[in-house]
Parts: sequence; structure tokens; C-alpha cells
Amino acid sequence: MEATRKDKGMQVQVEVKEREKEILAVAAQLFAQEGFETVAVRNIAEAVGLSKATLYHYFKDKDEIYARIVIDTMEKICLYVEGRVAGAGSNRERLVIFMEANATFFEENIWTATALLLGLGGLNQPHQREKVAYWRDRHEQNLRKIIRDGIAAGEFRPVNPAVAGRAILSTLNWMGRWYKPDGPTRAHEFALEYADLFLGGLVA
Amino acid sequence: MEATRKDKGMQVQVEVKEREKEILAVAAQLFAQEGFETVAVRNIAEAVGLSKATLYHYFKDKDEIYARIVIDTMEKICLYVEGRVAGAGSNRERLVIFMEANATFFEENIWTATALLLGLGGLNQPHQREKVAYWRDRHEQNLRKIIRDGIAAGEFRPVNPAVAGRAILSTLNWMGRWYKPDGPTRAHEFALEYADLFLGGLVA
DNA sequence: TTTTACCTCGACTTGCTGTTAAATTTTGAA
DNA sequence: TTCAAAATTTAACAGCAAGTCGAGGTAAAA
Repeated sequence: MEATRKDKGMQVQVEVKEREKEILAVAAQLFAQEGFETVAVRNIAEAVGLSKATLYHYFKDKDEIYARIVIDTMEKICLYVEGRVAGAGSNRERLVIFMEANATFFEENIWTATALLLGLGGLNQPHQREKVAYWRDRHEQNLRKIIRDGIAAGEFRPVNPAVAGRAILSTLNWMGRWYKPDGPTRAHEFALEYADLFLGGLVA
Repeated sequence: MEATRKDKGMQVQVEVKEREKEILAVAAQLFAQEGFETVAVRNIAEAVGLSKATLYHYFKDKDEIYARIVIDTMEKICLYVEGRVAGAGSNRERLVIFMEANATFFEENIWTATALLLGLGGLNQPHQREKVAYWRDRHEQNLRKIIRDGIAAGEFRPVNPAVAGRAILSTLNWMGRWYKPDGPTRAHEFALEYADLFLGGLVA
């Protein structure tokens, strides 16, 4: 039940403690479903099956729980998409994979991703904001690079990469507001349809 | 200062009272900036320059203030865009105007529109949810019809109107999360760039 | 003038919030 | 078995939130 590695005395926190993960997962679901302010610390504690005070053994305060969810998730989604895009050939292919992987991560991490996308509350401490800004920017820059490279290679029209990138991410991020996992269509399928639309455009 | 018409004893509430409008405007700004749960009724009262109890003379409770903002704004944006689209010729032109008008309304009603788009809290009473759902659906159906007509007329490729409509609205709605009025570019200019992207696509 | 309807307020209640301190149990290694 | 560290709990606290109450004021109608 305990995953902490203490092999050499260093890297004590390589593996996040199970309880911590459990608390974060439960809290993320509640935040995603009810909203940060609406969820009381007591609600999280009850959902995990612990007393309220125990949560304060693992986390400094309620804000830290939320911050951990947001920062961890933003980092993971960026790295996940980077990994999936890495093996692709053309920039067109890269773009499709970027979008599909984004949606796949979203549906496989529906609660943490939703908590992130709803942007409930806000990170209070500057170093928290910096971390999430770093990964968010990196993610967006990765997308812009695909577009820029595609333009340079003659695959894409000379659109504004910043605008196109923002449009694409908008469609993916807005999924956090309407996508329901019990519907007939998976999130990554929507992403593929969006990709087709962005690539081919509307004009006949 | 008082706009209430009592001409015949009926239609007392044809013109919304000034104070009510003032409270709604101030509350919308606070909700948009801080979030529904974060803003206390006392904060709204202080910002308007009234006592807390006075707000309860105009509104049943805090939720009703928020509901009024959301419902009124959703109705107005739908009707505004309908009016702007009405005079257009081709479906391509209609689509561009739909997107631009949407963004224009957003930037001209930045606080109420942002409060709506952030979707903070949720409408509790069913009849409130129904009202906003009605206008939201009507708005989206208007967009889908443009796409469907465009396909039928041979102007557009045979894409899925529901998916394309959702993609387009996603880009416009997500503006509520990043657009800052003090930037160098107006919201409706972004909308035009998005429209160009959706129409022409990325592929060269 | 009297009445009526509206507008405004300060003081209050009630309930829940995040957070903490102290005490207790569990765990795991020596 | 011993014993310190980690995990957990119980029981409280202080603060602030939404919402209420009763009353005072005002302007115009009757």
C-alpha cells in the first residue's frame, strides 16, 4: 500500500504517496462537478473516508490541493501530447495527433482535466502561477511550431500561427464545458472531426 | 431617474428599474472578475453604494441576481446576432457576420458576457435553466442553419453542421477565458481571423 | 391630511467555513 | 520489544457568509 521509495535516502518523493494521490483524485472529481468554492474540505474528507484534519497532514490548505491538481495536470497533458506527436511524419499528421492526443488525455483524466479547464478559483501564489504558465505556454508553443513548420514546408496556408493555435486549443478546451463521458461519441473522435474541419475548411 | 411606466396600471415592469440595472451591472462585473462564490452580497452592496438588505428588496437572493444576468445576456446575444445576420446575402457572408457579431456583443457587454461564459455556479431553478437553454439552443441552431444552407447551396463542403457549429462557438466562447479589453486587438477582429480560418482551412 | 407603496437601513441570527492544537493510534525499523 | 515517526482523530475556534427583521424615511396619490 506504500509506494514511497527510500532506497538511498534521496528521491524520497519520486513516487507520490498513495493517500496523496487518492485525495487529489477525489478532490479533482468534486471540484470538477461542484466547483472549487462550493466543495468544502469536509466534503473531500468524507469522500475519501478520512477526517478533515487528516487532509491538513498531507496538504497545507485547500488552495494547495487545487494548485497541485492544476499544475500536475497541465504538466502531464503537455508531456503526454509531446510524446504522442514525436513519432509523426508530416506536419499535417502532427497536427491531427496533437489534437487527438489532447482529447485522449482529457477523456482518460476526465476529472483532473475538467478541474483544470474549468479554471475554478485561481492560483494564489505566484510560483504556482508560474509553473502552470510554463507548461501552458510550452503546450501552446508546441502547437504553433507545428503550424509554422507546416507553413514553411508548404503544407499549410500562411495563416497566423498564434491565432490558428488559439482557435484549435479553444475547441479542445471548451470540451471541458460540454463533453459528457456517457455520450455516444468519444472525445478523441470529436477532436478528429475538428482536425478535419480545421485542415480542409468549410469552403467547397 | 425613474423609468417605470405606470400609464395604465399595467405593464409596470416594461422598463427595468434603474437601480436594478445598476445592481445587475455591478454584480456582473464582480462575478466576472472574482467568481460567483467568491463575491459576497456585501461586496456587491458596497460597490453599488447600498446596504446589503437593500439588495434583498430588489432580488430574492444572490442566485436570482446571477440568474438574471445569465438569462438576460443569453437572450440579448442571440437576438443581437440574429439582427445582424438578417441582412446578409450568401451563407458565407452570414457565417462571417454571425461570428463577428458574436464577438462584438461580447466586447460591448464584456462583464455580463464574461459572467455568462465563465458559467460560474449554475442556475438552480429549472425554469431558469429552461430559459437560458432555450436561447442557447436557438443561437446554436441559427448557426447550424447557416452551415446547412451553405452546404445545400454548394458553398460549403458537406461537413457535420453540429460539429462545425460547436467548433465555431467554442472559439468564440473561449474568448471569455483569455480576451482582455486593453490588448491591441479587438475581439471582433479575432472573430474575423477565426472565420477566415474556418472558411479556408489550413491545407494549402 | 392621510394613505399607500416604495426604498433604505442597522442589527441580528444561524449556519457553515477553513484551520489548528492536542491527543491517540498505527507503522516500521532497530 | 522498544520507540520514534507517520498517520489519524476528536474537539474545538474564530470568522464570515447568506439571509431576516423591524423600523424609519420619502414621494406621490387620494
